Amino acid sequence: MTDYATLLKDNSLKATFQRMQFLEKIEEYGHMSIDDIYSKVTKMHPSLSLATVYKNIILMVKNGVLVEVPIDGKKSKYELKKEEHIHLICTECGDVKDKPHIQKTDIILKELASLENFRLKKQQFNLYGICNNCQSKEVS
Amino acid sequence: MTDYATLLKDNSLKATFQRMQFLEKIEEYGHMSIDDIYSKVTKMHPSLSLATVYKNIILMVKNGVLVEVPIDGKKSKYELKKEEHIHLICTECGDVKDKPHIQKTDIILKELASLENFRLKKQQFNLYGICNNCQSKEVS
DNA sequence: ATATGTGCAAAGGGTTTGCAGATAT
DNA sequence: ATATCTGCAAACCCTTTGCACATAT
Repeated sequence: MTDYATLLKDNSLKATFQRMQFLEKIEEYGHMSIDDIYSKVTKMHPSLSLATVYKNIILMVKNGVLVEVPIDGKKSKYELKKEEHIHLICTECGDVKDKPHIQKTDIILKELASLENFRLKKQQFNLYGICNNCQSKEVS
Repeated sequence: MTDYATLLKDNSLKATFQRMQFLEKIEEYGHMSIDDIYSKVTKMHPSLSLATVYKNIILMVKNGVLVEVPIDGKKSKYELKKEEHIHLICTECGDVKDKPHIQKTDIILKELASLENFRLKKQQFNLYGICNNCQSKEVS
């Protein structure tokens, strides 16, 4: 995906410079918080307002362009909407890594939702722990 | 579990009246936000301070008595620490329901973590959707 | 007896809002 | 041409902090 303008228009949003910058950075880094986005985009575009980041991230989540990744005790991060997957969240550095989703689990969960008459909209699989990189930095 | 005093002491916390009230309400309702806890406990104990709720919930999470359940676009809820399970989160009414964890998935995830040399500390399985109760309230 | 915890009120900081000017369609 | 968007600054909370008094061990 590189055509952010089409992505936005397909989701009833105007293709503004700011929005395309946000999407570009989010795709580049994978998962970003509001502050991450602001500090990266503001380098290229110093007049950017934090309020614009807030308004647009919320809007793009609502319109299905982005997905929120809430994280224990920290601020949410955001990613481009894509197929279901698992997050490995490092509690030391905050890094989030995607891994493929488990097919069998997906089937079981859909059955579970169906049994409960729960109209399933979104799955969230998060594994919290310490990433390889942070483990090697530990003092022993 | 009913002996909150022991639970607290086992986790290096003094057994105060307020903490035991918080735990009692959380066990009764299953999952509560800071505000939920404040509004319930304040009925029995009107002089309770919101600051006390904040301080203690954060402390009890840190000491392993409670677990945070972050929820998309809303405030986190908290539950008593217990064995791994799945959350069904209703995006309409905010209700959270527990379901048993999937054993096979657990094994696959532990292998995945091991392959990545990821030191796994906590799993989080959340299903977002509309609960049976809210579906029946929908206007057609 | 002493370390901790509680309540209060103030400070702090993140998020939202309203509006005038700018931009996309 | 017009609906929508952006940036700014102020308003609005939610959350945290410091401190004096109270409580648990």
